[in-house]
Amino acid sequence: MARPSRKKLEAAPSPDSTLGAAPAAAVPAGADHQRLQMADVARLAGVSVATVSRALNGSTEVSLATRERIGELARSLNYSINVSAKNLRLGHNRTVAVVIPFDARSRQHVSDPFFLAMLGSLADALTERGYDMLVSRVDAENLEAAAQAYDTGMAIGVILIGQWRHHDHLNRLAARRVPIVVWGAQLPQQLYCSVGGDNLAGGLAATRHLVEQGCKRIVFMGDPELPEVALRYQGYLQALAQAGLTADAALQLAVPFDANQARAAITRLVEAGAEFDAVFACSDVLAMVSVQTLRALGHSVPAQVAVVGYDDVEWASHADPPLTTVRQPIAAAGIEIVDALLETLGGKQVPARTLAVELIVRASTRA
Amino acid sequence: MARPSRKKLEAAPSPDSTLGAAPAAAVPAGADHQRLQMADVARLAGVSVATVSRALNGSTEVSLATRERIGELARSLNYSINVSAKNLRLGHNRTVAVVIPFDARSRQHVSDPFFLAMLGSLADALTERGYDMLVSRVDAENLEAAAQAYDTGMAIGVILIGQWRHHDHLNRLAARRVPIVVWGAQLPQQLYCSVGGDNLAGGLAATRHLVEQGCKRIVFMGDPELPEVALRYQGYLQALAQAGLTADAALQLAVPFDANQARAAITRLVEAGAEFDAVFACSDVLAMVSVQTLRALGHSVPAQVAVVGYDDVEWASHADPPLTTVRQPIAAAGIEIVDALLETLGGKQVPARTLAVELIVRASTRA
DNA sequence: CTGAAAGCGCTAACAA
DNA sequence: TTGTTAGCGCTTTCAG
Repeated sequence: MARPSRKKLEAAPSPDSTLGAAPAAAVPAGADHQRLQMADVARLAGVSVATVSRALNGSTEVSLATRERIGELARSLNYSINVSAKNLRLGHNRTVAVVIPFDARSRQHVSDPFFLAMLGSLADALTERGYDMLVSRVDAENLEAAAQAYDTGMAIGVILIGQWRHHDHLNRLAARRVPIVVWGAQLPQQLYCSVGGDNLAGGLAATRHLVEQGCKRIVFMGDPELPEVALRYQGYLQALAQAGLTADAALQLAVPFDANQARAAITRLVEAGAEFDAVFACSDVLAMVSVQTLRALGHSVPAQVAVVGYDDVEWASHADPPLTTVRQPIAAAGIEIVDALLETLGGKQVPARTLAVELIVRASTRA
Repeated sequence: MARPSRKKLEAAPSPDSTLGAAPAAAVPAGADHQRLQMADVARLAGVSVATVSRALNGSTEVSLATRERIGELARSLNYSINVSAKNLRLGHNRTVAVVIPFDARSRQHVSDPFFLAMLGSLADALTERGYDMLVSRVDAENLEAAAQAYDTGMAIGVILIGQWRHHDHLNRLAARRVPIVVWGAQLPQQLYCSVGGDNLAGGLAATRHLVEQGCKRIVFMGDPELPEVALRYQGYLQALAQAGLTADAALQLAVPFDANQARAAITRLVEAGAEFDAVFACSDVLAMVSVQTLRALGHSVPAQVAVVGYDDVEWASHADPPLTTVRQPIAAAGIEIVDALLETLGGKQVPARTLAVELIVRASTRA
């Protein structure tokens, strides 16, 4: 036997108890706090653990009478079954790992409202389906670490919020057969399942809307190194081309999802004397910072500069001005992601899904 | 023996394999995907599992040579130890449950930016200390359910974000000796450990600041049924009293943390012809909605009405106007909460902690 | 209908 | 230094 298991029930005086005059110091109480287990319930009920197990699992093999008796006893004792032991025995598990990449470089970490909203949405979807959610963070430069919870058997699958730059890491995980679903863009030669908004359509819709408002020199703000942003940028370019406008490289602001860098970039642009009449920002935070910075620099929004955001996070409609933005279907996304993961776990090869996005027009673009 | 364990290594033809012409349908592949285990590594290394266990745990009992050999073998096989089994054996566990109350009534759920930021902060603090974070949601009317993860042995302790109305539920949990730390106010006869901002000081500082700006009729917006809000309200009353002002019941807007209800309340107030020159809102979202609603109704902010928020969530400084607000130390809070829980687990009786808050003055109150 | 016993994947006495 | 073995808390086959 390994560690000193708590004494079962023989009332034989344990050697320790003979120490008598032990200091009255508070019992260490151990983290354990004498957790009740099935054997205790069994003893109290005068049956075997097997019977308790069956009763608690509602097996019809055990008579209704004892089943009820045991159920009530367990309840009155406040007993609940040890899930880890059960899982170990059963060889399964209902925990899903949700991983948030932490990017030291661009500093978009867990404080970004979109990511957090996504987390909430996933929590809802998983809870509803009876799964537990284990949340962790990994360095965005080393996404393979996302599989840790899976590798250690803690979780049966992984949901990654954002694919970042390392498509290849994700493919490697998929090649290793880690059940994984990624929120992000669908990329060529993708081995894993991704679920994401329609970024091309989003970029297109936002830019078209600005063009329709008469804007001709539209700033694009976002880091095109990220696949999702790159697609929005494609949409932006297409919309410009369709309108017969040419994209001016000076108006491409390759800023990450960071408020300070966005503010600096806009300020630089204005101070450089660039002319522009609209900003298409790749997140609502970036859009909001743009509005504020522009106003502080004496440009009126939307009269002189129209601003469109992305995501439609909760406060976008409460901002001043209420933000025109591309709504990502966050609640639906959580459900889609979880369902995709569940199918993956079922052994299926799940195709990538692209969710429709919707342009929500508000005051930030209405002159 | 219970379920058909995967065949070990005897190459004896299994009875199934004699079925020969079985349908070539894709193998179910099971969710299991033939996970590698310690016995496999042991066999491949030509040693016993005990040795592998010791080697992988860096025991000096095993010779450096074999330790390294086994380590490399394990790495090359991409083996990682099954944490659940290990925990079961060791009788411990490094998972902490973080519970977010879901309030169907006031609708402040996981989408509230403050709660989500808190979640991020806790993720940081827990990760840093080597703990895993299990996130779940419970009905705010039944906070006792928060202990589920603990009761089932999934988690060693519980962190609850927000105490809501049911102080008594929490006391009951503490009485049951569930290790729990709650983000919220310190209440009389509190059996559990709470960590929270200094709500009284926050309410005081915000209101004083408004008074100093010359405001005399200050709206208070928040649901005083929540202990934290009640304390802010006390601060508000004290500040008014100190300034020789009297609180007007008509200016107390008992709205929950919900944007729509806030908007409705402000609108009603204005339409009722109430006179006021400031709003002290109990969250930044409420403050932002107030600004927007007031402006839409033709009141200028801050010229006619000054607005103070609460929390200082990330975008508060990027709003237009940048929000004067009471900053809650979110990052520090995560650390304090986790440390308090860890001490509780250590068997200590941990006193409640109150964290200093700071008034951040920005343009929303500068005329 | 119920109990005895084996074993999920791992660790740690104890023995060699 | 290494292997043997018991057992963490549970489920389930098999025998009564």
